[in-house]
Amino acid sequence: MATIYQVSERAGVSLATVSRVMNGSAKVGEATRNKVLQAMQELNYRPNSIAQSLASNCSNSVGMLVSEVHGPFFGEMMSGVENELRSVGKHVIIAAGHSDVESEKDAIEFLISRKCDALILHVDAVSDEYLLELNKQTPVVVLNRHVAGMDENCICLNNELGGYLATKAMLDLGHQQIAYISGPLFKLDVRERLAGHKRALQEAGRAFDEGLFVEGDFHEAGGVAAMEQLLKHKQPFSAVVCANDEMACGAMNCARDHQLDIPADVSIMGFDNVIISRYTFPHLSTIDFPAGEMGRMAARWVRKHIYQDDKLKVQNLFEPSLVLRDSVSRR
Amino acid sequence: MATIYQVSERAGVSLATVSRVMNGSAKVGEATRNKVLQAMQELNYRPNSIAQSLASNCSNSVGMLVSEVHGPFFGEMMSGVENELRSVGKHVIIAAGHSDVESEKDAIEFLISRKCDALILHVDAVSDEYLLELNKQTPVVVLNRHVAGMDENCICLNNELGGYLATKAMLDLGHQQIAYISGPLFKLDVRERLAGHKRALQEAGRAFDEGLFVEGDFHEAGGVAAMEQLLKHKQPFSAVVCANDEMACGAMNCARDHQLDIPADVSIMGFDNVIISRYTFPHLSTIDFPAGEMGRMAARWVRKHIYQDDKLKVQNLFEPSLVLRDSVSRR
DNA sequence: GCTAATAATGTAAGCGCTTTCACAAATGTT
DNA sequence: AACATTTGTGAAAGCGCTTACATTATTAGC
Repeated sequence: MATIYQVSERAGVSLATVSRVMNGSAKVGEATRNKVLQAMQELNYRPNSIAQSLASNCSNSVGMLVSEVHGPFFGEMMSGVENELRSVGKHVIIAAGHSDVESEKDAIEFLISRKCDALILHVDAVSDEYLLELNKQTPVVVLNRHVAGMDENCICLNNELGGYLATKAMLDLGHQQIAYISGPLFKLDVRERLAGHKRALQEAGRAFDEGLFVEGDFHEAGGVAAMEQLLKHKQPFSAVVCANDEMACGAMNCARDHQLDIPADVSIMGFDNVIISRYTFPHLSTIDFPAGEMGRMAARWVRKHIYQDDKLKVQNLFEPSLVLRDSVSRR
Repeated sequence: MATIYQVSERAGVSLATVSRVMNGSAKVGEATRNKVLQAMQELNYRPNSIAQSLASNCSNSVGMLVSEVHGPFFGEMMSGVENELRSVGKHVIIAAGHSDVESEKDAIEFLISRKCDALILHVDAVSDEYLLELNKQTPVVVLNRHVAGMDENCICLNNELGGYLATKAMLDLGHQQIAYISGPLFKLDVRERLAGHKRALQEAGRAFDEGLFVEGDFHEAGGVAAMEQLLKHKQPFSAVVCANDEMACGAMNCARDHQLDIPADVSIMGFDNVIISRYTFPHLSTIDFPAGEMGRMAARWVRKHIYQDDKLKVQNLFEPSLVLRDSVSRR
């Protein structure tokens, strides 16, 4: 592989000049530039980005940490990030945190030692304090989590609105008894979604009923268990709003096992609009979570603040939207 | 951030010695080692991996190119790769090729200029010749595609066996008329799966019937269209084997729209065992594609051949297996 | 035509490591 | 006790770039 030195030799100029035409960092005479360009061509020169990074103290790479590399949700996010960054010649290094404190910290250490110019994090185990501290050390953008004190660095979804829209949709369809299957309440977004649910009820003049509430685990089995519990309880309901699509699937399957027709007997709503929601039977109504867009925005944040692409605008808060499919009907 | 120089100073030793204790590349006296280790601790020293890469001419990174970063299939693969590599301190740079020749070549160029120590490719647009040529330039391992002449570098699934198992399962359940919805025939794996289907039919003494064959596009809509076509054709069948899960979903939905019960009226089989197959109704029977395992194996190939972890074994061919769920029944 | 400014290019010092080579000290050998 | 090994350590030359600074060539101003 040719080096800058060989190029400079062939073009009959100095190293610095070659570097200049590569980076456009200073004026270079037209004729000189052409000589250099041609020499590059002839030698099939490709800059060594490692050396560039060392010399310029900028690795041109950004680290991305997700809970799991698989899973439709993270896939969309990563896809958005990759797209946005590669278009400007930056690369993304991925790592998985597995929703575990040690593992997340480990991965972050790893990315830092890799000299990433910035970190895009989707984490739920580490504390806010840790993130604030980290942000002093290296630029961080946090996805789907609001950390007070670094508001500008957070790209969030209006989860409260999502919860509201889900329940509001059911109310609008005439449902009176609406059960709610929540995610693990230690998560902030879960509590926000629930708050939205409560607000919708309140606006409709209906009280929140503990008997129609179950805390689930975001997994299908948890959805089945939650539905089982609701059904056993014997408190009537005609609609179930779930805090994510997986649990909604579980709830649907459970309802069906109990000979209930969806949506005739019970309407079901998910949250996230992950790919599986389009493959369930009936197709799941849900709240769209623009994960790809948010990933893209996180990348844009990095472009703007780290790679000085000043004209870029970043949007910190995203709005969810209602996706009506076949799992709900008018009561 | 502390550098090796500061560590050496604090420990009262030379740069070389510090480097040695970091890499274990040569013997260092017990006392000296401890001094160095302590100095590192005190300074919270972290090696600059960029500098390491430049000096050692080894970037400790491997590039991974997938068709799309999202999608359950690639997610599993990437997850396997990430897991295996991070455990030994290497990192993975991802890029998407979007199944387009230019885009794939572009991404490969990108990864090469990033000085990846090896490339793990899941590509379907570039030619075999291109890959052979590429492999001379930089180490390559190809996932889910057999390229003659670089057999050792390919991690494949026995697609023929998968196709065979799918149809064999239907035959074993007593089905006589088995329709087949294929993927795009220009893809090698698609043809292999089809070959397996034909072998199963032949072994059972049944002729392959063009009237029960449709070429699909691997998407849900394609599955719907294909099923529509089969149904319109009026040629009777009691089972449909599909070349992937998405089309199987489409086929199920279409059948249902035609008032057919699954599996009572028609049994359906998918291929890949992607996550959605567990969420369909009824749960889809399918052929398991161990994508995660294969990704992990590709990473292991890299560990073995590039990072000289000689004792590692790599397995080039994986076997698919039958996953029976609710979408099939005895005829 | 002479100086002052400006533009274009070269020189060389790093960036933070690895690694070869040289050398001193400790150990073993007879 | 003299020498040959082995072991531990340091000095210094890179790796392929970027960039501050120095230098030369060109143009403008009067």
